Amino acid sequence: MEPDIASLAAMIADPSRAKMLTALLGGRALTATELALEADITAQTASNHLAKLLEKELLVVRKQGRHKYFQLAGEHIARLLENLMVLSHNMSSIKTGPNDPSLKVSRVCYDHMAGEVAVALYDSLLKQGFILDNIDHCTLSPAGERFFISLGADLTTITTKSRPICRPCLDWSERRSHLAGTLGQWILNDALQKGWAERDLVTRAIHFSPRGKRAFFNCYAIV
Amino acid sequence: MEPDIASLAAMIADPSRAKMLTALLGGRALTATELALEADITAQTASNHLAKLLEKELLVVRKQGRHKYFQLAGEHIARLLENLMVLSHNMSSIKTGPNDPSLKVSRVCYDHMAGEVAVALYDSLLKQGFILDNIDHCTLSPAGERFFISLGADLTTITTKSRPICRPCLDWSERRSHLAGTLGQWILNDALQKGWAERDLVTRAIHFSPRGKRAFFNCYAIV
DNA sequence: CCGTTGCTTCGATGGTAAGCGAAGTGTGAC
DNA sequence: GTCACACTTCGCTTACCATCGAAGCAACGG
Repeated sequence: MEPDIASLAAMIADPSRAKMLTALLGGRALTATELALEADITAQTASNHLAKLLEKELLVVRKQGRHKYFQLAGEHIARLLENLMVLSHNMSSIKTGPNDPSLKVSRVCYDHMAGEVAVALYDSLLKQGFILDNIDHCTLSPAGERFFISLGADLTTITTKSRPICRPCLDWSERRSHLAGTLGQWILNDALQKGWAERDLVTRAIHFSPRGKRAFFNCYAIV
Repeated sequence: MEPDIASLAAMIADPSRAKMLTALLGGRALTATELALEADITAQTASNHLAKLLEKELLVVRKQGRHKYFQLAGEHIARLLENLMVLSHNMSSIKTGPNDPSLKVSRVCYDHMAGEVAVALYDSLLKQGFILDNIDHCTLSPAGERFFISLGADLTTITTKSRPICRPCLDWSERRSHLAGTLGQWILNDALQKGWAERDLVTRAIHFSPRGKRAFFNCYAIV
């Protein structure tokens, strides 16, 4: 049999479920009630939807006390969702950006950064020759390896077989590439750990402190 | 506003529409009645679906006399569909291949080859160092350029700005990479033009003649 | 002209599934 | 224990939309 793409697409086709899934693109695990709020539905219906999403393996769940924390089942789901976002955004006749301006500046895309800052970062890394871009390929150059080692990155842990180190990810608001992959993940975690930026508690936005923004832009030579 | 991924997914979520879209993954333009047959529905309902798919810009149409030829709106749609196929195939607990064995051997994936033969081709090109693979990147080496020029390929027409020359495309039946991009397109067209293989008139299968298969395997040093 | 074929529009029907209220289960706090 | 909270199950309603029959329009062939 040909694979059943209809039932998979049906999971995303419901507006409430779509809202939940995009909320989970923020990367962090959310409880059932939080997701219900996000989708503007009652807890009952949310429970119904979540059961379906679990059954179809788009989500995974972790029980903690009386809470249930839901998460995307993996990067493959996140990529599918971003893919859909890019397409639906480009195809809609009304081409508007995110309504929340801070989302436009910088936001989380599952496990890496997206938005204006991320696009600028990508361009800067390209310009400095740290990464090499071929439309939809992207590799880390020797100079890039040295650079990230000097920043304290452990390339041995970043290098995994299952995931590419750096991968261009189309930005649905900017329509340009930004950096995904384990390196993109490392950059986000590093910036958060150094206190340069904080993740918004409810939205997917990333808020840089004034000092953090200077440090970040300086570190990566972003103009 | 965040992009409306739900309505895009809804287009694929209907089983009849999904059948039509997968049929169109064969790459050739099909008439409304052909698509209706493919989806096992009457002409009326098919017309209804096709109107929606046009409105949402998943398809484009060309009128020719009293026939209407429908096609996928572009490579981006084909990629989305293949993406969904890989995911839904991998996620389904019953992991079965295509029911039609000839589909498993070789089939069309929008504009390039997929299936066992295509995967073997990809491996051979890798082994000979004609293409370089980095998990999900892929570039054509200088040796590869020379090789394809010797085969009569015009690299200047193959090189376009809008599309990568070679791009690995995950095979949902083999779960391994095969070659997409303009180079993958060229290889398919070349094999068809040389009479090595023919496209099945109704399915997406590619049928090699005994002589054609020998020639193809010999040309690309497939073992 | 008329018949045939390809596609569309209209109206009616039916099935599916999203939604919620109410009640039920389970976990933790006091 | 009792209450509060998180989540689930049940039953019901409702709304949407895929489907088809019938009729209509358009294009070609005689």
